[in-house]
Amino acid sequence: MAETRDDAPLVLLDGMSLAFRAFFALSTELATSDGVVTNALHGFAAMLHSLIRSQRPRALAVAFDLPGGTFRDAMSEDYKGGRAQTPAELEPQFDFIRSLCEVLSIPVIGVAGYEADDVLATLATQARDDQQPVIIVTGDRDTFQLVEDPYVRVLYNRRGVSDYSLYDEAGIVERCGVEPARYPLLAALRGDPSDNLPGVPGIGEKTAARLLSQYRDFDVLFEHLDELTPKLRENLTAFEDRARNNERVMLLVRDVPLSVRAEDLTLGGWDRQAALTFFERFEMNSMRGRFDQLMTEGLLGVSSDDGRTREAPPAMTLTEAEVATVMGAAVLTVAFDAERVAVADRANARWSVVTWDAFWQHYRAQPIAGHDVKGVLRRAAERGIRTPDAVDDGAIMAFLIDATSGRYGLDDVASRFLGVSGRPSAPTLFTSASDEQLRHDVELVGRLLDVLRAEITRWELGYVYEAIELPLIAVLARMEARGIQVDVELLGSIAREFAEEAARLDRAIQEVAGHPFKVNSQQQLQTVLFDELKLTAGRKIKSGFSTDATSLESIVDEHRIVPLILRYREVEKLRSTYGATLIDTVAADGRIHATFQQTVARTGRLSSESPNLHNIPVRSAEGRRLRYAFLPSPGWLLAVADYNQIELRILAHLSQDEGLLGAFAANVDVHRAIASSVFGVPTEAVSHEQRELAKAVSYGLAYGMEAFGLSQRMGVTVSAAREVMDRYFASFPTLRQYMDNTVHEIRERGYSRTELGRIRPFPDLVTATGAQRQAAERQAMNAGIQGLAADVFKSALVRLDHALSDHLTARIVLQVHDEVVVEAPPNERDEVSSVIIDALTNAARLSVPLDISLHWGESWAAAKG
DNA sequence: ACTGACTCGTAC
DNA sequence: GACGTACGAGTCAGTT
Repeated sequence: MAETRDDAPLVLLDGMSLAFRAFFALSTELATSDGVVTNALHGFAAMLHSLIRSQRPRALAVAFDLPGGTFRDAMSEDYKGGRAQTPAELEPQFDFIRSLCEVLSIPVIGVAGYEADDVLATLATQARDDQQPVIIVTGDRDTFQLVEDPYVRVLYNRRGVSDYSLYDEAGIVERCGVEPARYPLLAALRGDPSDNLPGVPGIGEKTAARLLSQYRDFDVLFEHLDELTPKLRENLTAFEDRARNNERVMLLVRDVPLSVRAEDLTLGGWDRQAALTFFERFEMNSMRGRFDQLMTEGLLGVSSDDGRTREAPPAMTLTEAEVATVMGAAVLTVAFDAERVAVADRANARWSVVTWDAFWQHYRAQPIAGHDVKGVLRRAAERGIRTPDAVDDGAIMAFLIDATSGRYGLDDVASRFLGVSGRPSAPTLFTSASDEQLRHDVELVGRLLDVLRAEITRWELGYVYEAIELPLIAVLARMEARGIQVDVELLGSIAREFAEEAARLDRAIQEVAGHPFKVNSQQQLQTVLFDELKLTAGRKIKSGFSTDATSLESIVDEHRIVPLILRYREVEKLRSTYGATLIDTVAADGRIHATFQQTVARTGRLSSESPNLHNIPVRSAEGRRLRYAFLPSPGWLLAVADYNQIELRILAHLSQDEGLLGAFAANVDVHRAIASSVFGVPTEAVSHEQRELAKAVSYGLAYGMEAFGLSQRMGVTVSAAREVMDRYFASFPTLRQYMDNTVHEIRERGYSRTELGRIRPFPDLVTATGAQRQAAERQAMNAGIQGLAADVFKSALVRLDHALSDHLTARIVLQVHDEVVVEAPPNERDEVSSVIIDALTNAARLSVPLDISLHWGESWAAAKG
């Protein structure tokens, strides 16, 4: 909550003039997707936001003109008459701006018969009388007359939405040549084009200022006309009435009858949901976030919610004993942000909001339920607390129910399953929320878990949820907390080499091209290769022609620049993704603690982020060097275990194709055995090429690869590839049947289901056509295979973690889809080996054996077999 | 300055 | 159009 400072100003906005400024500053192409122009609204919101940020007002108010005339109409025939009519696209936006103010609980004040400026003058005068600071924000100079040290200043919008000058008295004098109180005289003489107020002919800004500095006011001036040049004297004489009338018009009214007084203006009382909905309605996503932040930080005062429920006892005043009672529950339901955690018992009968410190002080390693609880378990692990398995996780349940939705935040899931539009972005471990919100959330989480549990049962997801995903949460939390040791020095020296070579190649490429350009820019590279050097363009992409490695390889002999670029790409990839950026992820303890996401990959695989440890290079020797920098804890060793051909084995298991099953039954070279069947030659007569082709088809099968893809991959003609695939399917006839049946079943049912029960919706199999439909068919084909592999591997992780924890100090430090890395002290080596083999082998019972490779080493690279 | 689309490349 | 699942770097255009 922002402190209320004595010197925090009352900020008064001239809604009318700022709306015009915003309108002309921004393009009318700024509109919602259904075509409602919102440029002025955007601009006004941006102004408002930056004002609140920079001025931290005590209170805000916006003055607007009301329709209908004002008292000035009678005084000046053409007053404001020359103004171009309000643009049609601006007119409706006045109401939008009013609504914006309304949802933020910023008073909009307009009084019939007066102008917005008069309202500003009245409020500013009241504040001045109370010796309170005021800032008037406007794009109209009329309010210059209100400036009065030290209380009243004007923040004048010069142009655009962010170009302002803040004027005090000296500032006005400097700008206009006259002090604020006499500004109306100045404007009266020179006239005011924006009000369509003609001045005295021959008198402009400069002359008006000079006259006023010489003669105090109009009375003095008109008494001394004889001292002036003849022309000036003549004009002033002729237009004295106009000047004096102008002065009255320009003079703002400081006692407009208002329903509020300046001192009563305060911030706050908004409804966050209404405000966020407003921004959503106008598709102002960025503004939505910014104002959300303002509300969170208290810069807009407190919400109406907070006001309503303030009588509830503040959480932190709960006595130690009360906290202990809540924290003593058998199962803790939690909702949390960066600073605090709301805790409730499972029935939501008792709850409390405590700091994380207090939480850990009282936590007795109870099982936890909540929404995305891995972070909590990870924190526990970081403190050396071994938590039991999570008992419920709403995010994971929602993911299991629909792995394709992509959004599993508390608000997303609550709105999907409870129809509750809760706070649009729920707090996380890295953001802040109020006690109120946390209390609300923990109650919401509790209700949500009940609903989701029922859905889990309804969709028969109980096994995959309880036997795999729930226990996995704590396993991943422990892995993340432990992290993996890194040799930062080594990583640094490798990164430097990459950077140096990349820089050399970059220079060389530009030299060969004959001019400087960004080699990293696909667009610019296209121009160089295909326009300037006239090389053969290959595959079309959205913006011209592809420059990917495949395309470049086909023209590698056309020009010496091509191999340079290929090499540059390779090294630049290593530099940018795996060089300094990877080093930046090393924590203070010398280890990398990635986050493993359980609710991302729609097949059920895990994903790794910050950093992604799932794509550390291994295939090229050069990239593999990085893996020498991934180490065990000092004095320990690393074991790397991975499943051999797990997806192909799963395909054999699922299809029950006798030939495929047979290939795995004998513990031999699987690809050779398959090639032998495909090409009809004895195993010992299989050529290298035949083995490679068979292997490529085997791997491609799970992805729904076709002849074209195989031909591309293997560098053979499409017809040759087709023949290989035909032979393959002829050798394993049940396989084709299985694949066709699978897609058919998924289409009928609407979703795929792995053998362990994981589901994934496939609406596109019915609705889509053409390429999109074919893509859906490949995905459907892949879902059961990759999904089951993921299920099996996750089960293995859980088994392994539990088996190791039992009586060994060895711990899992990393997993990569079908590979697990364990660190262990040397004396545990043999036992760990057998525990790993046992856990992975027995993770599932398939029709073919699961085959595991295991190697030990001093680094990830050295242990890789 | 930030955001999202696009392209590219790495892993399994 | 053509091989599934990810994460992330860099460029660029559009928005603020």
